[in-house]
Amino acid sequence: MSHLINISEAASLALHGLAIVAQKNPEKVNAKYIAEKLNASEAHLAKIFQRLSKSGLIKSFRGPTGGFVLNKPVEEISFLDIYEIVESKIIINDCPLHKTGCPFENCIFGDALKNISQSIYQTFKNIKLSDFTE
Amino acid sequence: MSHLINISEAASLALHGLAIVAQKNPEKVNAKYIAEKLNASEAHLAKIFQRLSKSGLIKSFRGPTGGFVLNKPVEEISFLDIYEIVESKIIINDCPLHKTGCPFENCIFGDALKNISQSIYQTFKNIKLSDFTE
DNA sequence: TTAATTCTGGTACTCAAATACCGAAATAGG
DNA sequence: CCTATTTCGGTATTTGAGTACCAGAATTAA
Repeated sequence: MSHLINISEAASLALHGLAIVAQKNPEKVNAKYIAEKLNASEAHLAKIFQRLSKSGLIKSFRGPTGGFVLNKPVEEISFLDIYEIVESKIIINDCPLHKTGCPFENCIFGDALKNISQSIYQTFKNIKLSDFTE
Repeated sequence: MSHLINISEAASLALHGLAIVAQKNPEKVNAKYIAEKLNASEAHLAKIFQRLSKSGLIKSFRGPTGGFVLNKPVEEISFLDIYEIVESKIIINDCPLHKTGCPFENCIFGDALKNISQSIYQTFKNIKLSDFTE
């Protein structure tokens, strides 16, 4: 079974987790709470939020009453931002044979991959945390 | 680095390899030749063509002068056919959290994933081996 | 200052996909 | 037949993502 679109569970967890943080905004929300809500492993989720925090998308606070809060307005955080942090940089034009001297002068996929990638890119950009705060 | 679209090297090799077979049609083409053309490992490519053969998309012949030939007209073999054989079945609507009781009543991705998937599906369907002959 | 709580960051483990290997079976030609 | 060639199919290895673990640092409250 294969997904056509490449979204790791980590990226999805990040989006869902941040949606919860956005809903509680400006309260702090800790990793344990989010993990429980999402039926996810706390260790795993903590790791993901660590990266989000390091990137500056959220702020973190240690100690009792600690947790995470958004570091930007909800309208300014898109799934694209999250995706790029969690999955590292995005490749837009990506025939897997591009590297190893492909014998076809014109890429066999034509513009198809680039076009789709761009459409995915736009779609991800249009999904914002503000969509979930109602 | 992350690809937005999920195309394994195997699926890409299959398409490129079959394009070569299509160009030589109705000659037989052997794995070694294809692998060399594509700068790919022969062992790997052979494995992929084995699956294509088992699925009936191509016919195989052993022994000296052996090789592979298409088993259908070039217009009737699409990248979607190839993709489905190599990657196994496709998932169209696919939030990775779908399985584990997601707390959001309405999928947080809305229709976005389904729409994109469907567009990828159509694109793959429109890429045909006949695009690479002549 | 003490204890409890929470994030941090490094590391280790797990698992499946991707890839590679190799002996066996089939075929063509001499 | 015999040999070289080529696919077949089972299996082994590699790789990377996903996941788990744990000791350490920061913070709060008592």
